[in-house]
Amino acid sequence: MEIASNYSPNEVETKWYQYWMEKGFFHSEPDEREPYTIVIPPPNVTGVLHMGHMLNNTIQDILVRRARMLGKNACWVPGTDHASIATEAKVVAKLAQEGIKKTDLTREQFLEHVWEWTHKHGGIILEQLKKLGASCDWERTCFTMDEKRSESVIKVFIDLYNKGLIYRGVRMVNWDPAAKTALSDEEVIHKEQSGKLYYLRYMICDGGIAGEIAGRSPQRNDAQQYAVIATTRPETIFGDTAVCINPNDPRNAHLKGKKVIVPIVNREVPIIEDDYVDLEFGTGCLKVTPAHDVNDYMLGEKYGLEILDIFNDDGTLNAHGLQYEGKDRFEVRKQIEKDLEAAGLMEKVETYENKVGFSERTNVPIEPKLSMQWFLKMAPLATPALDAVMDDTIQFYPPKFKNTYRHWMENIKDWNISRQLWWGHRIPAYYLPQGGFVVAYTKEEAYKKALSMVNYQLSIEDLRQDEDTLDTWFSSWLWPISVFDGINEPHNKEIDYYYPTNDLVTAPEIIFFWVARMIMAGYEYRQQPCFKNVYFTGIVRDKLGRKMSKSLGNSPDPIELMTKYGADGVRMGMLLSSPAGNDLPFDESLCEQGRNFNNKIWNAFRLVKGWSPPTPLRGASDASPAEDNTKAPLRGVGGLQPESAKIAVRWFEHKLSQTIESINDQFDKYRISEALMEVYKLFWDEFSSWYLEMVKPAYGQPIDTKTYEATLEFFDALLRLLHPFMPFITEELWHALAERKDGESIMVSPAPRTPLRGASDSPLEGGGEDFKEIISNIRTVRLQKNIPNKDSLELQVLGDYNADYNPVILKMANLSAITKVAEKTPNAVSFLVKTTEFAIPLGNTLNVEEELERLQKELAHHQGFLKSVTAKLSNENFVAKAPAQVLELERKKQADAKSKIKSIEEAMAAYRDGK
RNA sequence: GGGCGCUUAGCUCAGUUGGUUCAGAGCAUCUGGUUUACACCCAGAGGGUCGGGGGUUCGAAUCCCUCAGCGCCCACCA
Repeated sequence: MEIASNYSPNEVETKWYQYWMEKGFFHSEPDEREPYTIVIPPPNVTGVLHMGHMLNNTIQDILVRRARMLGKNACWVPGTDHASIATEAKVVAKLAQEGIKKTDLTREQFLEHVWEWTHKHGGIILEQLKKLGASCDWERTCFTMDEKRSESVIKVFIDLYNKGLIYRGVRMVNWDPAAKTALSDEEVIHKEQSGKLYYLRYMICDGGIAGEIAGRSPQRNDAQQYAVIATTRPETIFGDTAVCINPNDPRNAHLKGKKVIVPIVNREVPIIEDDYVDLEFGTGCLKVTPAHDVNDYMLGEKYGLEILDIFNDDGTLNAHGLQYEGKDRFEVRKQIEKDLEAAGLMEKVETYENKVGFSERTNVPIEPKLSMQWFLKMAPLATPALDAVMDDTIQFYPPKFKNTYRHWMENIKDWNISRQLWWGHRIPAYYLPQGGFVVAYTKEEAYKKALSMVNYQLSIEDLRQDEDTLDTWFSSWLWPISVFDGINEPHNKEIDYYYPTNDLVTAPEIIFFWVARMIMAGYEYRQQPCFKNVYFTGIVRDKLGRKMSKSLGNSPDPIELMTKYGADGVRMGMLLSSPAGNDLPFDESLCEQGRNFNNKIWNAFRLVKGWSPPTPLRGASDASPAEDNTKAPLRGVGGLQPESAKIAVRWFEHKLSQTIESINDQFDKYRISEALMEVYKLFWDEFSSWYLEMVKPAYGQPIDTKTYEATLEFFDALLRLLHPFMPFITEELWHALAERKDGESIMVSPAPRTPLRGASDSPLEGGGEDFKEIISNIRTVRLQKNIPNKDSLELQVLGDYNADYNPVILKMANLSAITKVAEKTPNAVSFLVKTTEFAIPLGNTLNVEEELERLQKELAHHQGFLKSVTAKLSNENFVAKAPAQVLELERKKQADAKSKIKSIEEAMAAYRDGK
């Protein structure tokens, strides 16, 4: 019978999620309604839920639930990403723990391990999303490596190849020596590193042989005998094939036309001249290592230099590294420093700050490396994608990201799409035994094609498929299309209905990786934008402003949070103060605030329910929608509607309508936290603190039917307004509020619309919300004068006053009467609301000195204000130039100020007279 | 090195085209309060010369310049 005073969310949440699933509310099929579509940013298949996901998916769920309640056919497609490099790295690490090396396995064996891992850990994250309340259409769950998505990826590769947009070639790429794969530019993170700048001596070779010069140590101190070269990477000298100077550099004029000896290697290399070399930097003398530096590579091409690759794929030196062969690049750097020192070839070493590229996934320094890779030409794809964002066909929230996007698009480079990994979509290229390759969907097709190309005997076994897989993002970029199978079946019913999708909610970090490329794919394959709006969330940070990460261990466990505060509480915590594009400094206290709000709603319900028939819900755990109500006559309901309640109903109805419109407007602008804050204040302040107190019957008294019914209606509307933010508690209470049929749910009920109850009830005139201010003032007087709430007071009004709200004021402030008087009682304490003076007679208890002091302060304030307004109005320029409207306002301010001053002065005079 | 953005109460943030209600909200703080929905509560209060300086204007948190601090993105200076 008794309902617990604290809301306990856990069982409630499980119960309703199950109910929603059973009733199929999340599922969508194309129909005649307007579609509303979101595709989830697919999390890594073997990942676990972190705070970023919580924020991101809370927002998506709010948008989807709201759209559903607005009568749209809402479809939120969930799924996961195979995350090639991350997943492969995890599996390699796991195998290593078991003593298995990847290189000892065949491709097939390795993939078996990965699939096993994927099946074991895959989808955990989706289960976690259910805890959050995510209303995804789980029947549509996709995986970037499931059959249809894989088929789409390969088809797109072939199509782009046939269009001449995909090509293969040797380029300088970002090599990750830990993962042993190439990376795209976007996967490289540049970090400031404190390192060393080494000044090496390269002896000039004037006809003699290398050995001779190397042996003549005395001359090593003669500056004319060598070139000094500054480098941060002495371990790359094995790949040096030239030294470059600026032709206009007098410091190095003595080197022109000479050759120098690379230290340790004792290789003779030419001095070349190019104004690429910066005169300001270092010694103006640059070692050229074409295989291991992008700029050097360009110089190498320009001057026809030999390219010596000195590294193995794992970052150790190969045979070119001579005695250092097999050692790691960083170990060699240390060693070679000593060895050069010993040989007298190290001029000096300075500390030096420079930027080094790191692999986004394995966090090891990137090695620029020449290798054969597949590339996608981006320029042709970028044009429509850039326009769409710039002309707001696709809108960014917040719009500041348009700049970032444009800059990247305008400087776009070809995309390296091949990865030297096994976990992923294998490139459908087949090599012929005597050179050349064909691109085809299957090996059989490839064979057919190949036969027509060659004039030698060829069996299908002779074809060798490319070993590489495609970049993960090469499947993600098709996501909004591929989840509806729009690549394989471009005219199917689903893609025609759901595409373009409506909103994308994602992090700005992946604007290039993903957002930009999806837009390109959208135009390439649908000639349409893939979504209409992109909502960028911020980064979830801890109290110290650090990004939440596993390695720092500063991220709370989302599941624990939900157990502690309830999913609704955490959802609210995520949403408070996280406008689009702003980072969210997360603190558990935000969830606490969310939980407190849940409890507030719960208790408001308890109050209202207490007015109803004698079978209210029995508690969260066992409340069953069918049993909550009986047809018994209302207990405690009846009698005439008091005037105060009548006014309260009209007032709140107006307030509610206003807020609904304002919230709609906030949503239109994707200001979701603001929308939540408005509902929060509406429920807590306006509904609970004001409205419910206004209509609350005296203890033990019944409430009248009209007020009761209006209150239920308000409650129902409030719950529906709250539902997208807090789906569980609203469903629970919505069912407890009235009799519901099986299969009914707040999540498929309509969102509240205005006007709320027809046009008959217009807002009261009565000076807006002055009544609140009057009541507050009276409460302040009580507090200051130590008057208990139960002692009733009299209120005197001097001057203009609209009495519409009197019944409410009488009740809320516990007044015996409100009287219009020409002159207030002596010993009354007074206050001003707008320009009207109110007074409360206090009999002998008033401390006149204190009152005078208070009034004096107030008087000074208004006099100061009047002075500034008067000054403004006597400024001829202002009067001449300001618009009439503004002028009028200033005059009104002046008049009001004068009137207030007059009131205060009169009040003070009255006290003095009374004294 | 280039580009973009930010700086408003102790904290997190609103502040649309410069002009009523422009200096706001939530949280936190302080004071008082509990037999009658909720202490995960109620009532009330205090708190900011809108980063500094200069300018435009009758009028600037809002527009311009400048300085300082912070953040993000991009970039091949060894």
